[in-house]
Amino acid sequence: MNLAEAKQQFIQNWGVLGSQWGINRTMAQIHALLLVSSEPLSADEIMNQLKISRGNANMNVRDLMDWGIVEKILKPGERKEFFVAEKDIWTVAMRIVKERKRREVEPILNALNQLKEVDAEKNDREAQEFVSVINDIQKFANQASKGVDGLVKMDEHWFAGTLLKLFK
Amino acid sequence: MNLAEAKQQFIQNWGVLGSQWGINRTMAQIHALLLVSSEPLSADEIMNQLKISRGNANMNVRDLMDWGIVEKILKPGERKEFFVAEKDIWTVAMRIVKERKRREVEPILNALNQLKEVDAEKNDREAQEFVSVINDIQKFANQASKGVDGLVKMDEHWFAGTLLKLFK
DNA sequence: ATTAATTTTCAGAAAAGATTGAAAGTTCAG
DNA sequence: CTGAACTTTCAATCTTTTCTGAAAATTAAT
Repeated sequence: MNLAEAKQQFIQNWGVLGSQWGINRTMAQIHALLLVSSEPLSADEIMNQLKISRGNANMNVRDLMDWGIVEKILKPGERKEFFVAEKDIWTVAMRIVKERKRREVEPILNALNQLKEVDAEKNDREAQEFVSVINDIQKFANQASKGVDGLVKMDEHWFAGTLLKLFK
Repeated sequence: MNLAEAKQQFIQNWGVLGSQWGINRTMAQIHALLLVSSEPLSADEIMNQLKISRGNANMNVRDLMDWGIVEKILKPGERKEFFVAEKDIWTVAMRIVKERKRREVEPILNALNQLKEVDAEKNDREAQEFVSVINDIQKFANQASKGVDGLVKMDEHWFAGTLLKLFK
């Protein structure tokens, strides 16, 4: 297998994985493409390589930047914008987990809080069971949340540590 | 807010969360409905409460059983089948994570193995960088995988106590 | 200030994914 | 066996999500 084929396969696989986890296939593919590109790519290069429209490329690249895993590079003397992906997989994973938590999980957990104010007789078994399920979910989510925050913090410390060493 | 309203809201929220994470909205809603139902429900009850067709109810309940988080109950003397959800949230979470790993993540990681056989000169920087990205992803995935396997083996309460302390 | 290069937006088109409902299949009591 | 009760399947349809492409906006060089 040659390099071009291998990259192509990687991009396809990454797209499948993304869409199974609720991430738009094209966004995952652009991310994969940038991950395996040693040079920054322009919008045109992304469009050509993935055979997608300019609008699609533009919107998904913007989303990837919002996720904090792709950044814009300006080359001196060039009018075009170029893009690179964060290559450290641990950092990528932490940013994704952190963002999904913030955007998708937290709002729903907040909404659950209100549901505990369901009015019920103290001896209403149905109502008590309901509140208990909601409580368990929140308890679990809070634990998981702290776990994630812990991992993210570990990552930041590690990163800070390494940077310090680099300049020592 | 009364109990019926609260349940309805919970079901809607759970559906939204599911669809954001690549799980069919209706499947998540059925799961939510069973979670907050103190009695086992029949297909007809699920259809009525969620206003969905028999076929839809049937297929999604089957999927939930494949995930190992819902089970079929037979009541003596009743012809109908009834369904209940696993109520322990920790168990639910572990089953979901385990299944998604098995079904979605592992196949793709296996596919990545082949990509490392890309033929390249030893001094081909592009190819080396590519193999290095694939390697990093696999290394990361293997660590995460071991982490998940470890969690799955843990006892719920032990986890609750320890993880909280670890990241406080 | 004009023009050319480039990026952004978004309404409509296309594709993907979910749902229905009726027919086929199964099960079991009588 | 037969038929009523119930479950399963799947082609057709509907819904949601994603993508396109051309127009509008922005940017920067002359």
